[in-house]
Amino acid sequence: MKNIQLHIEVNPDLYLKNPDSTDLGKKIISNSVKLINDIGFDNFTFKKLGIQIESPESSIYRYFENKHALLIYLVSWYWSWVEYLLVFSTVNIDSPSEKLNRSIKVLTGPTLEKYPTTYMNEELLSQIIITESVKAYHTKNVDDENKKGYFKTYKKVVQRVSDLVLEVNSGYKFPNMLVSTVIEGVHQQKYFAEHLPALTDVTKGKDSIAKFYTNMVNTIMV
Amino acid sequence: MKNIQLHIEVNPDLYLKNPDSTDLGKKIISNSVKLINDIGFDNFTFKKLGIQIESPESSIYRYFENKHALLIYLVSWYWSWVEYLLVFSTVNIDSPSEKLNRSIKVLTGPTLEKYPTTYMNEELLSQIIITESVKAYHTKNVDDENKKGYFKTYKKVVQRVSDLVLEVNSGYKFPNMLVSTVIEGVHQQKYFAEHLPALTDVTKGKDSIAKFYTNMVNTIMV
DNA sequence: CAAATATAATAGTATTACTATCTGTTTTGC
DNA sequence: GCAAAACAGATAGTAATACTATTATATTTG
Repeated sequence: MKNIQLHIEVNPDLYLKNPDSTDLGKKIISNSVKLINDIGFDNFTFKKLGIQIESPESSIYRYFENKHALLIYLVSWYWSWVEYLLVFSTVNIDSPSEKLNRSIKVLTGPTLEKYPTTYMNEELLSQIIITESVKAYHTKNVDDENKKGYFKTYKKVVQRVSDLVLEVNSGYKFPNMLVSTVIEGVHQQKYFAEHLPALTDVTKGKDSIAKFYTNMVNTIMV
Repeated sequence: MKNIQLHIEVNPDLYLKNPDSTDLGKKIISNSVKLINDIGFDNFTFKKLGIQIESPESSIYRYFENKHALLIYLVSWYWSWVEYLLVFSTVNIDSPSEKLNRSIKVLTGPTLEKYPTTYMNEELLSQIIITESVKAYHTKNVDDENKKGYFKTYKKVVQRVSDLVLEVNSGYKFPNMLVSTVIEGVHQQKYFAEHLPALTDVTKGKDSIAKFYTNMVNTIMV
C-alpha cells in the first residue's frame, strides 16, 4: 500500500485560517453548505452567511479571502472525501477489473456513507458539487489557481481511476478523458434529470445514469 | 423535408428589443462577444461594454434585461447556428448512419464555416460557449427559464441528433444521454486541454477529443 | 411635417465585495 | 497566575456593480 490518504486534506493556500481549527470555522463551513444550497452560489454572500451564523462578515473574511476561495475549498474537500471512499471500496481487492468496477460504482452511484465529521453534510455538499462546482474552475484565473494546486484533489481522483483503467487495459489511449467524462457526465446528467430532462433519459428508470456510464466504461475499454 | 430552419432564430423573450434590428444592437452583440472573451463573463459588465462601444449602459439595458439574458441570447444563437450546420451537413444524405457520422463530426470537430452575418464572430462565440455556457443554466432560475423556452435551441440540437441515433438503432435506450454527453464532453475536454490538462489526454494528438467521442458513439450504440 | 422611435446624457439607489480599526474575551506559554 | 498572543465582535467606510429614472435630442416613418 502506497500513498494512501485516510483523512480529508485540502490545500492550506485555500484558506487564510483553517476552518477546521475553530468553532467559528466549522460553523462557517456547515452553514455555507446549507446557505449555498438554499439560495445558490451566485446569490450567496458573506454578509448573508454572517447573518445566518450571527457573526459579522469581517470575521468570515479572516477564514477565506472571498466566496470563490470558499467554493474551491468545498470542492476540494469533496474530492478528498471521494478519494477516501475510493480507497475504502477497493482496499484488499486484488483484481484490477474488480477494483475498477467498484470505483466506477463509487463515482456513479448515490453514496450514503459519511466521513466521521460532525459539521459536514455530505449530501448537501454533493448537491453543491452537481450544481455549482463548474463555477470553481470556469474563471479567468483557472491557470493561476491550477498552478497553486487548488484542483489537486480532483486531479488525484481522476489519476487514481485512470491508473486502474490502465491496469485493466494498458493499451488504452485515453484513460484520463474516459474518467473525467464519466465523472463530469454523471454530475451533468443528474443536473439535467432535475432541471432539463429533455437532455437526458430519466424516464428509463432511476439508475439509468449509473447504467449508462458503467456500460460506457465497459464497452469503450475493450 | 420537414421542420428545417434556415436562419438563426432566438426566443424573443430573451431580449427587450431585437439586437438584430438596429446598428446599436449589432454593436452590442459583436462587442459583447469580444469583451466576454477578453475579460471573462464574471468580470463583464454593461458599464464596461458601454465604454467599449461608446454608448451609455442605459442604452444597453434597453436591449437586454441584464447580462445573464445576454449570455443566454448568445448561447441560444450558438445552438441555432449549430442546428443550421447540422442541417446543411446532412441534407441530401440518405443513409441514417452516414447522417449520424456527419452530425457527430459537426459536434466534435472544429467548424470554420460562417453564418452569413457580418457582426457575429463565430470563432469567438464558440470559445465563449466552451468557457461560459455552463453559467447560462447553472442558476437558481433554470426551471423558470426553461419553462419560458430559453434553452429550446439547445434541446432541439440534442433532439435532432438523438433522432438519428434512434434511426440507426431503434432499440437504443439512452439516446439523449449519449448525445448530451458527447456535446458537453467535447466542450469540457477542450476546456480541460487548455486549462487542466491533467484531466484529459492532449499529448495523444490534437484530434484525440474528436477521436474519443466518435469512437464512443460507434462502440456504445452497437 | 408631426408623431413615433431611438439614442445620449446624467443622476441616483441598493447591494456587493471588500478593508480597516478598535474593543473586548479567551487561550497559551512561561 | 499573569502577560502576550490569538480570536471574535462591532462598527465604519469605500469602490464597484447592477440596476432605474428622467430629460433632452436626433432620426425615421406614415
